[in-house]
Amino acid sequence: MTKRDDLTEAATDYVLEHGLIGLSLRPMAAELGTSDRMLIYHFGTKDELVAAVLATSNERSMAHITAMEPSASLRDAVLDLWSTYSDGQVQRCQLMYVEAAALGLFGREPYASSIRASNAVWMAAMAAHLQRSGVPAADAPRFAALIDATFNGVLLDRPLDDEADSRQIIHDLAAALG
Amino acid sequence: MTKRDDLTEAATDYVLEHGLIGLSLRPMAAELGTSDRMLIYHFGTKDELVAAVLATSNERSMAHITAMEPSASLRDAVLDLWSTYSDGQVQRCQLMYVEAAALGLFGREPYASSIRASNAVWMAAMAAHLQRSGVPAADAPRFAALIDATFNGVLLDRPLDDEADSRQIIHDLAAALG
DNA sequence: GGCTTTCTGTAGCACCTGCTACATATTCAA
DNA sequence: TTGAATATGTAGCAGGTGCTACAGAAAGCC
Repeated sequence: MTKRDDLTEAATDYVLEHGLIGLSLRPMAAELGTSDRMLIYHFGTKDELVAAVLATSNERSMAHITAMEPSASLRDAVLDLWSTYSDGQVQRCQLMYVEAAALGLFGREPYASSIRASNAVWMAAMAAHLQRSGVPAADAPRFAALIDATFNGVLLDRPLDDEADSRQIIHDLAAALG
Repeated sequence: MTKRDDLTEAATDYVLEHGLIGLSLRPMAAELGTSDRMLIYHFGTKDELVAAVLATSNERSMAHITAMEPSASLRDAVLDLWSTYSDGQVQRCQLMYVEAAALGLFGREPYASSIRASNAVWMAAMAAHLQRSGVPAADAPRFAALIDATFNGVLLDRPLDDEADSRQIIHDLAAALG
């Protein structure tokens, strides 16, 4: 475990707590017990740091989704996926994904590229879970795309809804699909 | 039409083109043929300017959705709403909404408040269209919430998908609901 | 005309941004 | 023990940020 790896983990924790938009090296470095100087030394560039953080966050949430037990039906799969997705740790990672996606909307780098990479594996993992849960292989990717879009949309309005609203939306989606 | 109103319209156009995240007064003022000095003079604060821009953008997209003809069914309503939503001008407004929502994820102002206001009227308008299209009044708000979440989620990954992917998701949603 | 109110240009402040130059410490290999 | 590579502290640069102080122009009102 190199020093850079340690810093990446710590930086990821910091960003998950404070948000990605408007991230600044000096305050983060101070909380990590270092200096901006050292962050640049280890990562070369803020963009590389951000890319590393995004990759780490993605690995963390991937670990949760790949560890899921198969669900009993498509309907249950939606609800189970939402359980995983909206669980504390994973949800923070997804919040970071949403922020990165917003930053990438106009093509900003390194956000756009990182998002592209994350999304590919994430969607594949969701589709795999659907397939494990009995969804035909031909339908799994399409349903995964729909479910993922809805999940992200719900998260985007998270400060607006109370949790009951979110659950209602997910429930309706599950009912419509199942 | 006061000078401030003119500036608000022009600023809205600028933000719709250049994005909200990372917006800076000086470059915008230059393109509007003014100075940061004058923007602050007319709006008092960058935050007030942003709030005005967000309100204007919201009015513009609202105009489109309230002008829609009723759809023939829930299924058609989803597709028609998506047509409106993904049309050039409205889509840019919704992109701005997504950026503002991302900025508001951690409670930043004035984004969080603006989003709250926009979302309320927008959801009501969607629900109203569903109702006009024959959806029972009891179901309209719930479906509107689901549809809105999915639309926003699709937009969030817009740089990833080609348009065919987006259409597939919307089509699947329409099929599931209808 | 004078006078007040609305507007606008110039300059600059204080602070923050990512990043760097330079010198120093620490570590480890020969 | 020497020498090279790795790591780190101090200070600072150049450029950006929102915002302001001050002075002057323009425009309406009496």
